[in-house]
Amino acid sequence: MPELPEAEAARQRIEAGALNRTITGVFLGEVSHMSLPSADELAGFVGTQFTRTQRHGKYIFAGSKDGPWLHIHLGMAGSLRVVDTDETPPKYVRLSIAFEGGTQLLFRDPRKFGHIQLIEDVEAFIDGKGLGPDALQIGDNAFANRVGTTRGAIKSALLSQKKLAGVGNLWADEALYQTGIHPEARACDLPTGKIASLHGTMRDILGAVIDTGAVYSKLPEDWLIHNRKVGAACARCDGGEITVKKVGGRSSYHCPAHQMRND
DNA sequence: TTTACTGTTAGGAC
DNA sequence: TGTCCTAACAGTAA
Repeated sequence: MPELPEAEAARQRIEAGALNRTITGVFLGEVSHMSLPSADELAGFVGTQFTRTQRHGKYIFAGSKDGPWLHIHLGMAGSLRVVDTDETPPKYVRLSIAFEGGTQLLFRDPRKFGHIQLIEDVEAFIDGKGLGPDALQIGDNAFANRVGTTRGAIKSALLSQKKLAGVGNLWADEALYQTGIHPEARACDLPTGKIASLHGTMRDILGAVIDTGAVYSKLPEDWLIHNRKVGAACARCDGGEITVKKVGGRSSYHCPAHQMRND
């Protein structure tokens, strides 16, 4: 369920279990219709080590010291794990990278929306994609200028990776829910104080999810994530009921009782 | 059997 | 030119 916190948790797993270990083999699974490097290209990593990682928004990078970077995007359903080589692999593993010492990094992606690419330069890649600042790094002014000035729905602004990188449907809904803003509210009409508190809430949410390793059951009970279905009782106000509405083409779960519109 | 889904992107409308 | 919306991508689960 990959947005920024899931990507960051995955990056940390690479950092903890796959860094500075010699790569002994790279294996592709069933990858029809997927955008991945060829087996020959990936074979270039054998004998080398990943020595550093980076993340920008939902984009993960693992690099060898002087060689190319492996860029991984988890798509809609991808995940990364480090497991022992003798462990039975789960279904839908698209790429596995084996390391000296008996561990391997697995890229699992049932829906095949993820992709992997070899790149030379992370900054150039981010520029080329036109990604905005990382949602955890963006400053108050930049957030206000990029998100708070949008003429469309605030929900759509949060989802735009060009305005800020890393927020997806799930955590956009959570941030608006906890800040008390209706997903359809026009961003540029929101008071500056509301934009500032949205920024703070969003940062807190992303940080808290990362702290759990993106294990949702460890998140506080009054978060929307635990009541994300139509008709559920709102945990933040008396008598509120969760409803869903398409905003910018995405299902937007919210509580109309405490999430205010501004038009 | 039908429908929806947490992401990205190309193409079209305004 | 900029901004926004929709459809499409592939596979699974409800």
